[in-house]
Amino acid sequence: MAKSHSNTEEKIKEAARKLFVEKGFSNATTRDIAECAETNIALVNYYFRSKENLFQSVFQESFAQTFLPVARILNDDLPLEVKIYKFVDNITELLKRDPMLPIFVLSEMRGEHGAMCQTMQQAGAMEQSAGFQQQLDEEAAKGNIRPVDARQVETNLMALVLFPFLSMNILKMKHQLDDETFAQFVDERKKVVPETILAYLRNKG
Amino acid sequence: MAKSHSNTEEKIKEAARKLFVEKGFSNATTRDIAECAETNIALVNYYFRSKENLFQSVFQESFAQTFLPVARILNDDLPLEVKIYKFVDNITELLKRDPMLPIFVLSEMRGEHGAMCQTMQQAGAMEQSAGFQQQLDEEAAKGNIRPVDARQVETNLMALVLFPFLSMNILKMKHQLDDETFAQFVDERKKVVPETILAYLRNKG
DNA sequence: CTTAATATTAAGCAAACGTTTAAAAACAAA
DNA sequence: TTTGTTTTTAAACGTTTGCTTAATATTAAG
Repeated sequence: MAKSHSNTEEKIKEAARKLFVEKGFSNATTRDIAECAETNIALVNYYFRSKENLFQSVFQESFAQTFLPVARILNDDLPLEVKIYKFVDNITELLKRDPMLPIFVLSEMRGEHGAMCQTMQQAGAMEQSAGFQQQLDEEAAKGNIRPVDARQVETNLMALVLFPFLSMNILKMKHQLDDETFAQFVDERKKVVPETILAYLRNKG
Repeated sequence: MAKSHSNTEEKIKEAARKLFVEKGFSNATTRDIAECAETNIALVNYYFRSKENLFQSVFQESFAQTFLPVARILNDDLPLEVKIYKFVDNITELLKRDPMLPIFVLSEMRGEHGAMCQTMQQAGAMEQSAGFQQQLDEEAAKGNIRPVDARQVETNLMALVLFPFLSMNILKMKHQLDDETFAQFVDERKKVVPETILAYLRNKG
């Protein structure tokens, strides 16, 4: 028997990941992927049974390594302020390496029953935010912050961190940013975003 | 000469708008659009010369009527607090009517030179936020708020309002919301978002 | 009615799509 | 080498894509 993970199979996966994220599921063709992996079309369907199957394979794996670790930070056992700074910093650095990840995920989730739904659910990305809500309740009981809905705070955090990457092209156009100044803009938000979240929490009414 | 805007041409435009927003440019086929408009494929290319041309026509128009009016609110001559509440309220109501607009725009802007770039630029959506920056500077000089970068504040505002719609499907899954409770969640943000923005501005830290 | 412009239709084009086939090449174990 | 399995290739399959053609209706004016 040959080695279970041939070099070709891995090259196809990498090419698929790159092109799916870059152009979306339907705009990345099997021929694109084969060419990018320096093989031919038949091999894509030899190792993976279909384009759909390749898509699932690639991203179930890709997501367990990227989004999930940072998504869990909100349920970690850390002081509130530390947690928020860590969350923002970690996601920001992740996205600076992979800026098209957010627009890719949200694009594929379009149409109610997108291919990513199952993937995300079985990857455990849909955990309730009970732990985070409890921490916010405790802080509110201590009078450190106002009583808040954790879902709203969580939404705010994700929004403030992800949106600059989601709208990267528009931001670059509107404010005439190149890659360097965009990275600068995003780095500034490592302060702006936590301060925004904390200012809201500490503003007692 | 026949009337310049036949009923058929208008039906095609409406069908195209609906399907482009719903499924994106490349996932909405000419046959889809023709069927939805209750005509045939040839007529789509008779009135508009190509699918690309139809796309541009439809959305140049659609955007001048939706996004631009609310985008200009930030440059209106209004007190800061009033302006922010008005901005959030107007965009939120707009998006409750057209929830897929944000994900559509950002999806089509993927790939650096998406079809929307020219459209947005010639629609004037790329105006600099000089007026808003000046207002923030004046308020800071008066000591009402801290000195801030208007681009960051603008980004925060857009992020907090648009993101719930961008991630609508994920939010619904994660928190088990139906259409009604999602609308409720979004309505709560008409208070949460302005309070978040203002808490940051007024926090002189 | 005649005529010419406009609107609509059914049919078909070439190209690109995801996928399959059948044969060749490479490889490992006997 | 022989045998059997795995990997790779070139070619083609049937569909769907955006778009065009050529013929037919419809309309309005002279």
